[in-house]
This record gives sequence, structure tokens and C-alpha cells, in this order.
Amino acid sequence: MKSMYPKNGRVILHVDCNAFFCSCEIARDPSLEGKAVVVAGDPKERKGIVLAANYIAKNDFGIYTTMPLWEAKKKCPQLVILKPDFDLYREMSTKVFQFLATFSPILEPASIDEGYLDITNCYSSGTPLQIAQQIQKGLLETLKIPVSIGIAPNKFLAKMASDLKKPLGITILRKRDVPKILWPLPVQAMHGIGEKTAKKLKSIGVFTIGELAKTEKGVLKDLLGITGVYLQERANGIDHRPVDPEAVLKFKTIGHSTTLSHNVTEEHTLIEVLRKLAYSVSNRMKRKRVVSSTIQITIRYADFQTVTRSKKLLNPFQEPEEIFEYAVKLLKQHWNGDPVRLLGITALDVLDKKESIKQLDLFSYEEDAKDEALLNAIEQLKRKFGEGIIQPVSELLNKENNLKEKIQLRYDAKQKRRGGESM
DNA sequence: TCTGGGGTCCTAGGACCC
DNA sequence: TCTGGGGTCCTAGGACCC
Repeated sequence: MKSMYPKNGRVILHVDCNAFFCSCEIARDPSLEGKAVVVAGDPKERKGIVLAANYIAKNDFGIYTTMPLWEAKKKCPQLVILKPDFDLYREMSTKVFQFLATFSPILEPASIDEGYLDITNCYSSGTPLQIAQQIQKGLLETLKIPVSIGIAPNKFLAKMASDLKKPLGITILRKRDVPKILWPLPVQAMHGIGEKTAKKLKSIGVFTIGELAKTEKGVLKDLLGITGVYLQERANGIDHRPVDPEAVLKFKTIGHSTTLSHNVTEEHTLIEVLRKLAYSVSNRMKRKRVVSSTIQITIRYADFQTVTRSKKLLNPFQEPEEIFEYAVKLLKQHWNGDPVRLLGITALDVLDKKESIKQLDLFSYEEDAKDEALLNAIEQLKRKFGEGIIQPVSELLNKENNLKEKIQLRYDAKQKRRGGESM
């Protein structure tokens, strides 16, 4: 095996789609090629910011993501402005990851437009550089999606590497290159360091990645908590996180939020917005076959002050009516009456529907339990754990394996009676 | 002419239990 | 008989990323 890395070292690729939303649009409509293109929200609905800009818009006109649209238009009057089409982007994203998966099964999507690929054991397909070239060429030719790729011994360095050359770059970043390549950069250039952290670091005289690398761990821990320790390790090129193909299955929240076209003070208007949001959240939960037991609402006031309020519920939910009901409850409890700019609903702690069976409450079974065995089992549990046994039964079931089976059967029967409307 | 919408991870205080 | 810590859950918020 010809590897440029030490024995037992890993080879990680970070594949980053360049100006992804715009690339998708241009792939669909090639007549846009060569023009300055942005994808942006509707200014009439107060969503007029640039979500993505292609490299012509970026390099020739100085347009960047989050720039207000009016400003982008001022910089480039002939700018092509497109409304976002998230279905298209999701579809293209799936195709990109399917293509990447043909190179290695150890693939971890990190967002809609980037992912990590562990190719340590893929030497039969060529050197890491050759594999990266095949990926870049393949995605450009088959999907018309340009990507930049970082090649490194870990995720952090691969991520930093893919950022160094855009668009259509391939960059190798060895650990020994870190002092020369990364250390001169300002700390904000590091993935994981934003404005606030940079300011804190500045306050102790740390301006560059190199200075961060040499700062004592204890000092960083006091300043930034455990995050400080990780950041210092990364500044030294150390990152032990595995590329985790399962991570994508472990998603934890599903939410929808919307900025209202004008600030709202009428409760009934807010409630109607919540209804729509509840249906969107429910739809996505059903599509992903998950339930959740914690609901959260987000209220952003006119002054941009944003509050979240959440409530953990006894039983997992998925239906729009349930989500709507609790969202309204939370709104009525916590809204202070001031004008509202944005509303959101998020399902926290989502879990696979199969898993959730364990957490149904016993009463729902008792109510329609026809067989004596189940009733007896429930009686036993009540004697053992107390009368008011309205609580998730997951722990109890671990102790009562025979009951688990009965409850499973009961649950299945119930699902059937409902006419299989569940997914 | 103000600042989208989707997420993840970490922190921290109080409740509650042992 | 005095004020104990450890562990976990719930809730809210902050920082960051694409």
C-alpha cells in the first residue's frame, strides 16, 4: 500500500459542495452558467437575504451569504435572483451522497452539502489524491456539482483543508504541515470558533491558531470549558472523532420556524401560524418514522430577543393535532404580548418509532385490555411500583420481560384496529 | 433597508432521589 | 443528628455551523 500517512493512520476526506444551492440551480438550468446568481428569500416577507451565491457573484461582485438582497442588487444590478427550492437541494444532496458511498461505506453526511469519507482501507482504488480526483471529476460530470476536497488524517484537518482551495480544489493537509499552514491564520478561521469565542481568546492575548496551540490547556478550560480543550487539541492537528455513518440516524430535533411578514400582536393570528407549523413538523416526523416526547416553541420578538420554551410530555407524539395543542398551550403560558417577529415549533428528543413502543403508558393498555393476563400483569406492576403508575414504562419493562411481550402484542393489535394509518 | 431556517453541542441551575 | 454529595432529569439559553 502506498500511503503518504504513517502506518495505522487514517485517511479522511472532507467533501464540500461549492455554492451548493446555486450549483443545483445551474445544473437544472444551464443557461444560468456564466452569470452572477444568488438564491435568496423574498424581501416582501422580510426574508430578503442571500442564502447562497455562486463564485461569479462572490468574486466579481463581493456578494456573500447573509448579505441583504438590496445590497447585493446594488453591487450587481444584473444579478440573477432565484427563490430557494429545498426539495431540489435535498434531492441533489441525496445523489451526491449516493455517489460518495460508492467509494467507501464509512460516510458521514455533516450537512446538506458536505460530508466526511474514511478511505483508509480503500487503497485498491488508488492513492488518496487519485480517489479525490475521481470524486471531484465524477460529481462534476454526472451531477454538475463542483466540490472542494480536503485530504487529511482526521476530520478537523480534512475540513480545514477543503476550505483552503475553493472552488474545485483538492488540498492535502498532513499533521506536519499544521505549523506552516494553519498556525499563521487568525483563530476565527478555525471551524468551531465564531465571533464570541474569538473575542474571548483575544482578551487573553490569543489571536492566531498557533498562539491557541501553544496556550496552556488549563487556561483554555477556565475560559471556554471543555470546548477550549478540544480547540487547543485541534489547533495542534489532533482530532480523534471517528467518521460515523450512523450519526445521520441519530438526529435529535425536527423543527420548523417562520419569520412573519409583519410583526403580529393578535393571538389568533399566532395560533394559525402554529397550526401550519405543527402540520409541517408532524409531516416530517412521519416521513422519518420518528416520534418525540418533548415539544418546544420559539418566539422571536420584534427586537430580536428570542425565547424558547419546552415541555416534556408523558407519551410520545407525532400527530399534528397533539403538536398544535401543546404548542398553543406553551404560547399562551409564555408569550408576553409583545409584537412577534418569528414563531417556531421543534420536536426535541426524537426517537425511532419502534423504540418508542417501550414508553407508552400502561393506562392506555389497561383501558382496552381484554385478556386477563395483561390485566394481571398491570396489577402486579402497580403493586410493585405504586398505584399512580402514569409514567414511562421503559425501565419497568427492562425488569419485566414477559410483560414486554404482552404489551408489544397489545400495541400491534391496537395499531391494526386503527386501520394501519400509522407508518 | 436591518438581521433565514435548518440544525448540533455544551452549560448550568433546580428538583428529586439515594 | 447534621447538612452530605453524587447522579439524573428537566428546562432554558448560548455559541456555532451551513
